[in-house]
Amino acid sequence: MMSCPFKPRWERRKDARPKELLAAALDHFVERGFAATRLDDVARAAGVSKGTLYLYFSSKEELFKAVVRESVVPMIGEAEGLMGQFTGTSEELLRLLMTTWWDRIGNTKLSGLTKLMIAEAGNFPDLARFYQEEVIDRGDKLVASMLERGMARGEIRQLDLEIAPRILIAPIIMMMVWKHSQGVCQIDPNKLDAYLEQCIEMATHGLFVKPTPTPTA
Amino acid sequence: MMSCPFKPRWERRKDARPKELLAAALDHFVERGFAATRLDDVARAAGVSKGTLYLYFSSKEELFKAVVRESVVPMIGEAEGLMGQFTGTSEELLRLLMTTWWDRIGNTKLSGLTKLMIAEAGNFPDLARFYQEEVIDRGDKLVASMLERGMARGEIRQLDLEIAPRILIAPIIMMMVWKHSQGVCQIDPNKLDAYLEQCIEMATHGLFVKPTPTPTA
DNA sequence: TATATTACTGACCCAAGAGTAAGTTAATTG
DNA sequence: CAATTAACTTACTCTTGGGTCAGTAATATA
Repeated sequence: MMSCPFKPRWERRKDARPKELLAAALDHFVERGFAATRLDDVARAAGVSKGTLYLYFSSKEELFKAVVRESVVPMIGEAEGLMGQFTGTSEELLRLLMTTWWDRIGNTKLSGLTKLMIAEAGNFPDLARFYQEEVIDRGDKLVASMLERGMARGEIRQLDLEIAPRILIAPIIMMMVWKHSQGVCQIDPNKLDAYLEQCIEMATHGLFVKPTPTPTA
Repeated sequence: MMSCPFKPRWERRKDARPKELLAAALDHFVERGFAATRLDDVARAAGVSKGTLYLYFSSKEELFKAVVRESVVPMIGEAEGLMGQFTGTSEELLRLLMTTWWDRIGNTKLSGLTKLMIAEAGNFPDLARFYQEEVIDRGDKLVASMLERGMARGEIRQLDLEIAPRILIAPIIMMMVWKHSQGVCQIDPNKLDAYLEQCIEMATHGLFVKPTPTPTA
C-alpha cells in the first residue's frame, strides 16, 4: 500500500463525522448486537479512532440511541401519517401497513435493531426504557387504532386491544429476528415474500378450509 | 452469623453437585442470558466455588448444553409421542400441542432458554448449531407433520410446509420472548391465558367477521 | 510565515470475568 | 490412628473492551 506523499494522515471533517459514525455503528450493532460491538471497530469503520468517537458521542449507549433516533423513529411518524389519511377497507389498510413496515424495516438492515432490542433489553434497562417509549409504545398504538377502526366499521370482529396487536405483529417480528439469527431458524431468503403474504392471508382468512362461525367475544 | 463449631466448612457430595449446578445455571441463564451470566455466581448459588464447577463441566458452553439436554430436549420426545398416538381432529390436535407446549415450556422458566438462544445464537455459533439440531429441527418437523396430517385429512388447507409452521408458532415464541424482556413489551400476566386462547382462535378462525372463501394454493 | 485553535490520535487505565492449578481439607482405607 | 485419596477452595493469570487524556498535526487567522 503506497500512500500519496502529500495527502495528510487525516483530515478535519467536523460535520461529516457524526453521520459516518452513525452509519458504521448501525452496521456493527446490526451485525453483532449491542454488547458485542466494539467501539474500536465502529470508529475504525468510520475512518477515525475511538477517541474521536467519544468527541461526538458521550457513551456507547448514547451512540446507540442516536442510531435509533436517526433511523427507525422517523418511520413511525411516517406510518402514523399514512394511517391518518387512509380511506379504504380494513383489509387493504392491514395489507398496506404490513407491506410498508416490511419494506422500510423488516426487509432492511433496520430489522437488526429490533432483534437487538429483543435480545439485549434485559441487560441494558436504560436502553430498554428509551426504546419502549420512542418505538414500541407508538407502534402498538398504531396497530391498535387500525384494529379499532376496523371494529368500528364492522369489518373486524371484537378483539381485546391489549392482546390482538401483539399476536398480529408477532410473525413479522419473528421474521425479522430469524433474519438476524445467523444459522438458527434460517428461512430460505427467496421465501420471504411468500412468508409475508402468508402472514397477511392468515390474519384475514385463517387456517382452516371451512372456518367455523366466529363466536363474538 | 454463627456457624456450628463442628460442621465442616464444606462437604464432599460428588453426585449431588451436577444437579445443583445445573439448577443454578438454569436460573442464571434464564435471568441474565448466556454471556452475562457469571460462573462465579452460578457456583455460589449452588453452594460451591467456581473451581468446583469446572470439575464437573469443562466450559461455560458445555454447562449450557447440559442444561438444555436436561430440560427441554426430553420434552420434544414427549410431544412426538403425544402426536403419534393422537386420533382426534386437527383442530383438537392443534389445541393440544399448543397448550402442552405452553404448560411445559412457555409458562415455565424454560421459556427463558428459548429467548436466550434467539438473543445470543449469533455470538455463539457452536451453541447455535447444537440448539438447531437438538431442538429446532425436531420441533419444526413436529409442527409440519401436524399440518401435513390435517391437510391429508382435508381439514387444513394446502400450505407451504417450510413457511406455515413458523407463522403458526411465531406468536407463542414471541410471548415467551416478551415474558423475558424485562420492562419491554410487557403483557399483563393475567392476560397470558387469554393470549394463548386468542392465538389458537386466530389460527383456526381468522381475524375477520366474514372470512372470504379461502383460495386453494 | 508565525501563531492560535481544535479535530484527532493512540497509548494508557481499569474492571470484569473465563479459565487454571497449587494447595487445603473432608472422607476413606488399612 | 496414620496414610491416602479426591472433592473442593483460593488466589492467580490473561484477555477483552469501555472510557480517558496528554499530546500531535491539520487548519484558520493575522
